[in-house]
Amino acid sequence: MAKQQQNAISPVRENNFPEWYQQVVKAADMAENSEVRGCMVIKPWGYGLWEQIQGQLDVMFKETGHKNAYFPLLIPVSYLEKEATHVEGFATECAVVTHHRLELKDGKMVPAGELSEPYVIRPTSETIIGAAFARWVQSYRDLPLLINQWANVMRWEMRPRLFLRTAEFLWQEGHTAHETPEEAMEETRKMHAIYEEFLREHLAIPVIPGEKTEGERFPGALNTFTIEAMVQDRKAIQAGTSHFLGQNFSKAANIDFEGREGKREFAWTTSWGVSTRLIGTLIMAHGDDDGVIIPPRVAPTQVVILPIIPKEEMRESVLAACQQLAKDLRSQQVWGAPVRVEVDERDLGGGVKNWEWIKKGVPVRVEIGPRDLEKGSVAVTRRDGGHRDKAFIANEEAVAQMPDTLLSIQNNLLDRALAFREEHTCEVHSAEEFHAFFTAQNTDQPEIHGDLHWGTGADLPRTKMLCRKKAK
RNA sequence: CGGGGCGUAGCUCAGCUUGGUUAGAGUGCCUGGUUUGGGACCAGGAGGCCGAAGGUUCGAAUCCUUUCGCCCCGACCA
Repeated sequence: MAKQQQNAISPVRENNFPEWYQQVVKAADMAENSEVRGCMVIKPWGYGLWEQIQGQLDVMFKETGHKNAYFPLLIPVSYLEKEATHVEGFATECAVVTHHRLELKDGKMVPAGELSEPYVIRPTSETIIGAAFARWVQSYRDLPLLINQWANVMRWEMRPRLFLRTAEFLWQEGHTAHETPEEAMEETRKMHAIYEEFLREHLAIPVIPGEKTEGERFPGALNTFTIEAMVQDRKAIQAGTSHFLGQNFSKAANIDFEGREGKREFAWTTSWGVSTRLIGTLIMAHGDDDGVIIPPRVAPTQVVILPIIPKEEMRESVLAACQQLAKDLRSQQVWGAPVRVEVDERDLGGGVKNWEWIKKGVPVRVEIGPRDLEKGSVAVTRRDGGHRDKAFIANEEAVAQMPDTLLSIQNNLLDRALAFREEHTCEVHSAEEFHAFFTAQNTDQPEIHGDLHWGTGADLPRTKMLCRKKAK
């Protein structure tokens, strides 16, 4: 009997949160660092989660009238130059393509064929999409134009962290053009609300929607709205953004149209996005000292069935029972789709297998062994409960109850996250209160989180602030 | 880009201060058997130009120089 660790992840959250995070990502087999600095390899379990996020958000985008399209990875540098604030904002983190060929020199491949105009690998696509919109929009009848793209982008980050901040990441960027500022602002707010809903209802993460101060605005935007989530080190993380761009980009890209009165007008545009950072946010919001806990609604596999095979001659009958159960479970619906089930038939020790799934955070584990075959029962374990809290219940009952169990886990995760946030949040209403809060509680090392442009103190930022309560 | 830490087996690390047989452990991996409802056991096996390049030396994982990379904190960011 090897010594048993108390927790699957070391260090535990309380001792070293950043290190805990990295260990969890590794233990859950979600992603790894690649040989290219700042870039990650997203492994099947991590990508499966992204596919769920992508698929479910995509439905919400389509329901609100958006259509997907795809724009080029490479952007002419001159495009970025068109919007002054925008250039400034992204200039320091752009990867630049300057050559289109390699030549062999002294056994090394060296760049050759210099481009007359360099390209930037998109850090975001406002400019190149703006150029396309300028071609597509002629009349007010062409508006609104509601486009989304699922893509990778690249921002040369100083300090990458898996999922949270990588040089290359996956995201969606919505870009829309409207006839009036009111319509564009409505769109901006609508998508902001969709993000809030998606995190709450799908990722089980409560967020605080708000508006960024001037210093934190997207480069080139008039207003930037974000959703802010609190994770378990009590820090806030920006989980999604929606921007009202005014006419800044339409003037830069010349997106104009003939209006109802026959006058040429510039369109009003928006952009909005969420990225693979959502995965990191989810891990930090729900994970525990045994690994990830994935909310059932977005889990790539919602139920894993673990065959228990003590004697070789039982293999066939146990596996048959597992496959039958999987089939029965798949006939159940939850959130409008069949329950996602996997049978883990790998010939591994029961404990090892069990712990792998605990670390991955699959919401429900179902064990089936010879004793169950006799009794017609199964052992059901929830990831949000104790690992040995097994419910031995009748087969049919387990099948019938599964949708409710998944819903219950989903609700529990949201409740937990909400309670945690409430416990560690306070609202302040003046600069005085604000400074009192931080300086009083951190006299030795005053800590200030977030953007602190209080001005005279009369105008409060519209974003509520998450105040990190004093440790201990 | 500033401050700190670290590069030795797939992974986690010991060895380095005080150079000296064939470079070690745990875990993982492979084979065979016993196992399997809390991370199992026995036996055998594969796997390393000690991050890279120079230098000092009879001799370098160990000392010196340079370089590349990784991690943490800060600034910046989805």
